[in-house]
Amino acid sequence: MKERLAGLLENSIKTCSDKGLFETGEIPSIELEMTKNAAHGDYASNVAMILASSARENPRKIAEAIVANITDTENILDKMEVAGPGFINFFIGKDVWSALLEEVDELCDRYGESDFGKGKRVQVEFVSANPTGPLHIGHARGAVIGDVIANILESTGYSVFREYYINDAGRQMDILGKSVFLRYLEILGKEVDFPMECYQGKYINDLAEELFEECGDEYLAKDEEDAILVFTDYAVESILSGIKEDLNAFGVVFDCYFSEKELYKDDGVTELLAELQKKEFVYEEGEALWFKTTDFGDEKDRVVVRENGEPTYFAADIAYHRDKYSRGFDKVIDIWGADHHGYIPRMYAGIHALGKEKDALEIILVQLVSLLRSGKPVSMSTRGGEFVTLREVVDEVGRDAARYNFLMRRSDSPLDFDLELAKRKSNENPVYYVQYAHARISSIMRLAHSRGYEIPGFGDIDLGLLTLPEEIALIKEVTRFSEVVEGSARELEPHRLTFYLNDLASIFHSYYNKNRVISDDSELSMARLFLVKSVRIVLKNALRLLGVSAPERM
RNA sequence: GGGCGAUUAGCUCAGUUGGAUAGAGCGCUGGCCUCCGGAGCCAGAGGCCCUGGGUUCGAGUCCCAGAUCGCCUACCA
Repeated sequence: MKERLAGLLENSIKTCSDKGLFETGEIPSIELEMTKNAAHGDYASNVAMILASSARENPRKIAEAIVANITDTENILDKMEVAGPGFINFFIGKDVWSALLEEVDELCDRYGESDFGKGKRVQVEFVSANPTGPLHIGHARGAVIGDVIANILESTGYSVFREYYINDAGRQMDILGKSVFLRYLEILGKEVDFPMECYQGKYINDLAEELFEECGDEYLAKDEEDAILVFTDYAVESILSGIKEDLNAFGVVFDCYFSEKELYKDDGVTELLAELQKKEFVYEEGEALWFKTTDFGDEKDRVVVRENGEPTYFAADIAYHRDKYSRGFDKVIDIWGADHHGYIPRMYAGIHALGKEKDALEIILVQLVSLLRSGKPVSMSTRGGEFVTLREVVDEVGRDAARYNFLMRRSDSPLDFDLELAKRKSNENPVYYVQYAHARISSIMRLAHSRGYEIPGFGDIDLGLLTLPEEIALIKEVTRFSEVVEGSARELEPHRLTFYLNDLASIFHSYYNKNRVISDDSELSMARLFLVKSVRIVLKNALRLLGVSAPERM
């Protein structure tokens, strides 16, 4: 609908310009919005006011000229008005709205999809938590946001690849192996001094226990360093498979888990350093190798190879992104915890050095989650190994409620997650409100069926019967869906969908309470059944994008 | 000290690229099933959009300064 009106406006502006009614430099991109106020019609455009400044002409006069030169070829307009300082208001014919439902019926499960992304290849990297312990609640938000962004991009015509970067190299891994090894020694009755820097969680003891059961005291006699290597590998593999299981239970599935260790093995880091050197982006100072990130807007230069000859994590990260691009992705999206925001400039410096444009990388920051129980904070300390895991949250509140709750705020806004609230099956919990609308429509369908109605298709109904203001409002909301999906794809903002779902469910519940769908009038019943069926399709499609189920009964 | 982000109803937050009378949920007050699912609906109260300047036809939105809060500020990962 929006595109159609934009087309009409554009043609009219061209006509006006040809007739010399006013000067147009560049024709601005046509801006249209759905109005908040019914008196302003269905859509409004401010294009005349935009043109006014360059044309040095009264905006109302321009608006009049544009309106006069619009040729409504498809006959979709009831009327047009010039209002206020120069808005052009469009009033769409009622039957035009209901005709839009044909597309919903036809496309059904695919309604809302588009080719907005034109097949561009996008990689979304998210979660990427170090395999040093199970995922906790903080990781869960990033997991859902990444997953849903990927879903949205997929449905808007991008080719999407989901990837998890495993930091399985470096000092942390040594500490992990050492932690398990020390606990293992404890099991064997040795007195050990367990340092603060080691991982304190109980899962470390469990891993040590498993190794003991399997190998007994075999590693007691072996060289400690060799033993730790074995323990590290065992721990990483075990923890990682736990992470994968937890993500799976949360509905998050990756196309690839990318290992940092492999990156080194395949000389990715070496090659990167060679490239930086060749392009002269690096210099030596104090035995270390520095990358001139300040050339690209960073506040200070960064070390890529330490004095001891080891590349930094940052070097590996650029090498990783280099690898991503070499795999042919047009665009790379990284989803990071907000505490990493200081890394953004240097990451952009990295991709600039690789010869990539700024828009080849998009970084989404996800703010921290505060876990609450009945309004009171749940204390968490990762160091002390005391935290609520993702698994525990999913087990306690359920996957649907957990996912939905993480999507109710913009990513960069902090979020309170209340376990009791998320569990509650009441109107305080928005996920049920939306799912309830779906279940309710399903229930209506069952009743209709039992009364002998076939569920109608677009061709089976008389559109002229859907004329109540609530019905038009419902149709408008339903047909807005694809614009919402496209908007959230463009801005990478999944929360738009939860807000949209809430609006749609609200309009539906209101309609339901005021009007009967199934009545004595079978023609009217058919028309309304078709309408609510359309609502159900959109609810279901939107929930699917969020990875939340659309139950038929609750 | 420097950098980044935030500040909108009692609380938690939306607010598309600058548009007409600033929204939602919760909470609060009062109503609504003889009837398709009351996990629902309707109505009401509640606002110096942090402050002060600026930009323009027009600012919650953009720019500058200040206040308050949060985060970042390692040859860590």
